[in-house]
Amino acid sequence: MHADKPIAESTVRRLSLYLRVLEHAMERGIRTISSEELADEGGTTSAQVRKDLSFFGSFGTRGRGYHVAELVSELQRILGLGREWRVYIIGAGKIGAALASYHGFVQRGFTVLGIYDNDPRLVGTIVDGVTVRDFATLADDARRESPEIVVLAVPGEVAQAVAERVVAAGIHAILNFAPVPLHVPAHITVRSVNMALELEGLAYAIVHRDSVTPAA
Amino acid sequence: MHADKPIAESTVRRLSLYLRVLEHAMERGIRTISSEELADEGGTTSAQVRKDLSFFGSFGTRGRGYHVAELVSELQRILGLGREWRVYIIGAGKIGAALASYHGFVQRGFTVLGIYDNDPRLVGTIVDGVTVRDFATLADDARRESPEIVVLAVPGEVAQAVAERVVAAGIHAILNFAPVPLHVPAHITVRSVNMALELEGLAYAIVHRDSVTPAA
DNA sequence: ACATGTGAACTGCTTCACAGCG
DNA sequence: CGCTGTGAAGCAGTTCACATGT
Repeated sequence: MHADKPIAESTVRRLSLYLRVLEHAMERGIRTISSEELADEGGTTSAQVRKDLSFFGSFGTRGRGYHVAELVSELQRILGLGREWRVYIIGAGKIGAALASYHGFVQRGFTVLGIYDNDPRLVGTIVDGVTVRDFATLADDARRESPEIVVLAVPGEVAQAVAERVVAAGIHAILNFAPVPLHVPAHITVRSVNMALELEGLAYAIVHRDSVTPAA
Repeated sequence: MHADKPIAESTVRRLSLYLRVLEHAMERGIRTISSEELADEGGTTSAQVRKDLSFFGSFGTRGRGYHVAELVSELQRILGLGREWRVYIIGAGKIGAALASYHGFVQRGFTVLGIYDNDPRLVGTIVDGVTVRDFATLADDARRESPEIVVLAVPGEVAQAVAERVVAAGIHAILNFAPVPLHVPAHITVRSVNMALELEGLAYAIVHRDSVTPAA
């Protein structure tokens, strides 16, 4: 039944979404929820919810549904959200600064230890309580603080070069906001958020109305 | 062969990526490119590139590859990037402001006509050359300016309510940065960017090292 | 009676492999 | 001879449907 076998990225994404819905339900005092209700809120189907959860165990009660608080803590455990994650943000521009103060990050246990930039005018300034550090000190700082994750918020032209410095500094996970695909060794995990690309997807959908396969 | 038949969202995403790679190649004076080279740069396979393009026509020359400039203009046409797209940004917080000045948007023909907020202290201020408008005027403004796309950069708690106002204002495409799935009528196109969710995906990948199906 | 958990069927994206053409 | 374009095969993710448990 449950397993540590390869789980689809889409499944993990939905688990995060379920967690959010469940936390919201918990705040409103709801104690029990069915796969049907969870699916409606999360924009998927009940069968999908049950299948997603079944990869990790059986958390429900037949005839009754899921106990909200219990499922919340199971999902937190599965997603690795019980602990603190140390994060560096690279790039103190508009996007980097916005991310530094993004509430959704802090809330989930992601602590921003430092923001890096190579612009001497920015180094030393304080962005949302975090001092901007000189990018040149990245490797040294990383040796000392061993962050698990880097958020890349730099221009596309330098993203690949910066990513290589990050990998060289011994960091194994990158959340990439630059609009280019990163080329990294296989043991490095990269997830990319490409905002321009999503906008272009909308443009395509508008132009080709009712010829795209839908998605949330 | 080519068709206006339903194209997978993943395909459209890759087309945007190919376009970016091709533009970069063009800047460097490269006139011809093979599906193999395009794939390497774009983080996919040559067969995938050829298949993606084949849905829309045959743009290459056997034995030679693709003419870069020609393929660029074909992709621009396919993606609907030949024209101007009128965009409203809703939410003048950190993320909304960062998006307003995001170069990647302007570059592709996305013009930000207005930024909306309901905080009276922000209304009237200027963010990157665009005046912050009162959210209450959205419907009136939309009737006059008929924007095609709205970028939602508001807190999750109000995202659904705001989305409904947007739909009521007659706008049919939403790029959602709020961390909740939006519930909208079927004829409205929504694409979501959920940054917290991507970070959580990284956390999961780290915890379960070598048990996730990889992706770029 | 009701809702979960899951093998089996299905759908659709990706990869293969090669014929076709320059 | 090289590289595209594309049916066919393979594979992964989703949906179905029902046996199982409360």
